[in-house]
Amino acid sequence: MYIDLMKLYDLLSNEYKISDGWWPGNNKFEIMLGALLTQNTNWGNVEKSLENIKTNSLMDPEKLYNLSLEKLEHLIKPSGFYKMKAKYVKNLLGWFKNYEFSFEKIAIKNKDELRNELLQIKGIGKETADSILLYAFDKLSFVIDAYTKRMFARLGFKIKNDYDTYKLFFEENIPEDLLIYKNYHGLIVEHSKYICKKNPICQNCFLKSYCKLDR
DNA sequence: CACCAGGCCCTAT
DNA sequence: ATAGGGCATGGT
Repeated sequence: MYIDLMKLYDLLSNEYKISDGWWPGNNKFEIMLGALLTQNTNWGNVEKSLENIKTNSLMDPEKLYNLSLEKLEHLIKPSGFYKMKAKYVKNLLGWFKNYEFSFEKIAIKNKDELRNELLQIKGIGKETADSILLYAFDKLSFVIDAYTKRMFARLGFKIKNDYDTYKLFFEENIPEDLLIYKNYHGLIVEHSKYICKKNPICQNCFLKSYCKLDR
C-alpha cells in the first residue's frame, strides 16, 4: 500500500500543536543528554534526572566528564538503568572531548562520519545516534522509534520491520528540511500518547478513516 | 498488584 | 541473522 508521507504530516500537524523543533530542552547539551537518558524510559523520569544535574550546576559536558561515576549514577537514578546509563554518558562525553566539548567543532563535520562515530560508542544505538544528530547537531537524520513502527503497522503499511528500512523510506519521501524532520518525529511521539496501546486496531484514532486495515 | 516507558548490549541458537 | 534476557525507576 502507498502512504503519502507529507499528507500524513499535514494531518498530524493539524491535529496536534507542538512547538517548532519539538524536542524539550534548553540547549544542545541538554538535548544530547536527554536523548541517551530516555532510552526505554518515560520522559518524565528523564526530566527529574536533568533537574538533578541542573540544580547541582553540573549541566556542562566537561564538569560531568570529570564527575565521579558514583555521583553521576546518583544524579541520573530517576531515569532508570542508571548504572549502565552512567557509563554510557561517560562514553559519550569521552567522545565529545575529542571535539573539545564544542558543538561548533561538531557542526563542520560530515553527517555520515559523525553517525558512524556515534554508533561506535557503547550505549549509543541507531535511535539515540539519530536523535543526537538531528536535535542536538542539526543534521538531517530521521529518527525512527517503536512508536513509528507501531503506528505504520497499524496503518496497514507493509514494510520490513527494520530500522534502516523505515529511516530510508522517510528520508526519500520528505523534503530535506530540518524543521520537518524534527517536527515529524515529534508529531508521531505526540500521536502515540493518544492511541490505544493494547488493542492493535485503534477504534478512536483520528486517522481511522485513513487506516487501510480491515476492521 | 501488573504493566509500561521516545533502547541497547550481550549471548545463544 | 535474529530472538530473548537483563537492565531499574516512577507513573497509572
